[in-house]
Amino acid sequence: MKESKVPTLKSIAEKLNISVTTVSKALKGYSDVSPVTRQKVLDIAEELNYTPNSIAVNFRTKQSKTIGIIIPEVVHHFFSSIINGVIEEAERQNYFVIILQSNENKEMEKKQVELLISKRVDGIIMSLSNQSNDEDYLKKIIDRNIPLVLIDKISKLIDCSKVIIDDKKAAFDAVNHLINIGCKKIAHIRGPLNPQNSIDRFLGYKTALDHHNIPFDSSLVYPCKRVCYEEGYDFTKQLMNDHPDVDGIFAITDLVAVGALTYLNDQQIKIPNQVAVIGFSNWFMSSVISPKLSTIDQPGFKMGAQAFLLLKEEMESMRNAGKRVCKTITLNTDLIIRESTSK
Amino acid sequence: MKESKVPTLKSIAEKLNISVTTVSKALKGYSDVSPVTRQKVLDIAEELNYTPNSIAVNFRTKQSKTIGIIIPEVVHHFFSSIINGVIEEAERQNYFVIILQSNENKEMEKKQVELLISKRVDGIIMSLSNQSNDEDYLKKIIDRNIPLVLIDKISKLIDCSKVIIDDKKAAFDAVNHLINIGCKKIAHIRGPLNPQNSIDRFLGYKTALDHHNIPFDSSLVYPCKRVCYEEGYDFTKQLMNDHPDVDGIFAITDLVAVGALTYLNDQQIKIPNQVAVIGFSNWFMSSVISPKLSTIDQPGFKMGAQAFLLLKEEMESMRNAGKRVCKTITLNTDLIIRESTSK
DNA sequence: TTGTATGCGTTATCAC
DNA sequence: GTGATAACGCATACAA
Repeated sequence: MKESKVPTLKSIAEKLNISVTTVSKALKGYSDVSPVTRQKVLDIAEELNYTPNSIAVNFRTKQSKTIGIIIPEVVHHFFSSIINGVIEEAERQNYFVIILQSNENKEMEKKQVELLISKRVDGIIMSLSNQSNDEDYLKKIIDRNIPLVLIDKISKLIDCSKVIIDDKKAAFDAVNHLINIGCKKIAHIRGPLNPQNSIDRFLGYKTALDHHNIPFDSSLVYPCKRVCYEEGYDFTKQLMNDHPDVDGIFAITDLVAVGALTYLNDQQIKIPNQVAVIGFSNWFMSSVISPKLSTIDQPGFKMGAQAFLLLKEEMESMRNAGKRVCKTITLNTDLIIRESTSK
Repeated sequence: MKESKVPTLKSIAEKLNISVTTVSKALKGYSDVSPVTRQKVLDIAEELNYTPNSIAVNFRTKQSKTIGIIIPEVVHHFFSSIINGVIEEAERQNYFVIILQSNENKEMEKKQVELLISKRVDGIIMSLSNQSNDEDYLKKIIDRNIPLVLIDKISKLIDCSKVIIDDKKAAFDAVNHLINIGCKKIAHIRGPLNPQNSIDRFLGYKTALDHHNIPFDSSLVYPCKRVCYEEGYDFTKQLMNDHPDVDGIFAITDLVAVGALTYLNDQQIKIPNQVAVIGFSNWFMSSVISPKLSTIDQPGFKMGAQAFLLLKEEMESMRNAGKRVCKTITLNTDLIIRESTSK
């Protein structure tokens, strides 16, 4: 009874004894097909539940209407916000989004790039793993003329479009705020040495100190490897031992800051009176933890949406002019003041 | 200088003055090609940086090696864990994953299904929106013989493979635990009326009361619409007004439970001594909030990985035997006891 | 207004 | 061992 075969233009054509071309044109609303024929085609298509085989269309048109995004990990508020932004905007423009994770692993990232190239996606959005900067496989994307947009975790050495925030300024704002509420000795639990935004946040920290003539003390800087809750906890413990008189902490990200808060809470150290803490990213947790965490709001969703729009521009420019756009969009961040810095 | 054209079998063949067939065979390691020829092909392929055009391959083999997953929203710890599991397992098996969101909207979900069907994905994994159950568009997936696996938010009315937890039992465990620590009057901030797991958790709540001969009081049940932090906060406020003597709260999910905790904290109501609170899902936040939230651990990652494996089984069964597997896998949940229920 | 022919890149069949 | 040929489903240039 049930027609198990998937309907194609051909099966419609055969049913009506007309050519595949006419069916194709009718379905696409071309003007050079008679209203009568068109209606017949439409009816049969409806009846057969026809949907175009998009693989064939992709093959024919050389566009997959699919983009790939490679990020360190989906299970992370900031990255999933980015993904959300990308998907929403992509959807609006009829693009599909394939998600690949690098798990902060350079080899994995390389493999993912190869996969996407082979998959012939129309473009790629990437947030680099902490291990990578100007690796060969990134250059390969460029060489292949595949539209590329880097987002948040970028490399300054790769010439392509980028969507970023001003990490240095944002970090400056955070530390400046700590100083303004009276902190004199501020520690920085920083990220790994390689990633650009980790570097920039560190520079922002340093600049803010400079700005207020507070001498920089490298022993107050603790570098995370995995940038996790535990490191926030452990480094704070170490910090409070090394420098019992510290009165402010700027953490590379909220997760680390929450680890810091937890240690301070455990030790009954008063926040913010004895030690003020500020994080970075503004993920949901920050607003419900006790004390509520001050932080820098990083517009993940918006960054994702912008990245897609920029990628689309790249794709069009590449098709039409055969060259890249290479624009960098810097989105604003906001200082969010909550209990952990409200003296 | 740079070869702007993407290398194909043909370009390799031309360079070597051999046939496309031979190139194809050589690249795929067929035995009926001489070692010499093979090496030459391999060398040129390497030199040209050849990667097979997978769109063409998909077209030819009628497999896209791509699956689609439709979930309510990515920016949610549980769902992103599921995605993580799906992606990791898919990657291991050389599949790509396209992610689509329904935003808890039935119309959107329907549209996403149509898109995936048209995209000719090899299979679909879905976590249903709160609005849907046995909608036509789900049946359409079945009718089209597209492998389908429902995960977590399922419909009992659709006959396909499923990956779930035993929501009723898990909820029973949670409420049973509240009773065991001495709670006599337990409220339930439940989910919407439609979703199966919201129903099952409610039933688990009721069964646990029954089990201990505690009369069920429907006025102690508050139904969320959006299942968010604010609802947790507001319903708890309402609850404490309606029933000042309540001593336990079972919330449909951690997010709601955290809203409840916040209200109780704000009102200086002692947790757990005056009111004990337990959530559901065990997302990261629960373990760092104050007081630390007791909850039910829901293995999102594992569910996602299982869902992919089951989908693969479906895909193979469909190809080989032309029929579905329709297996239901129920994963274990764990009761996580933390401060919010440690009297 | 309709239809014919061609090709996209790959793979499978079958002949040489 | 090798290669010519067809086929997958669709879109387009062009012919009728």
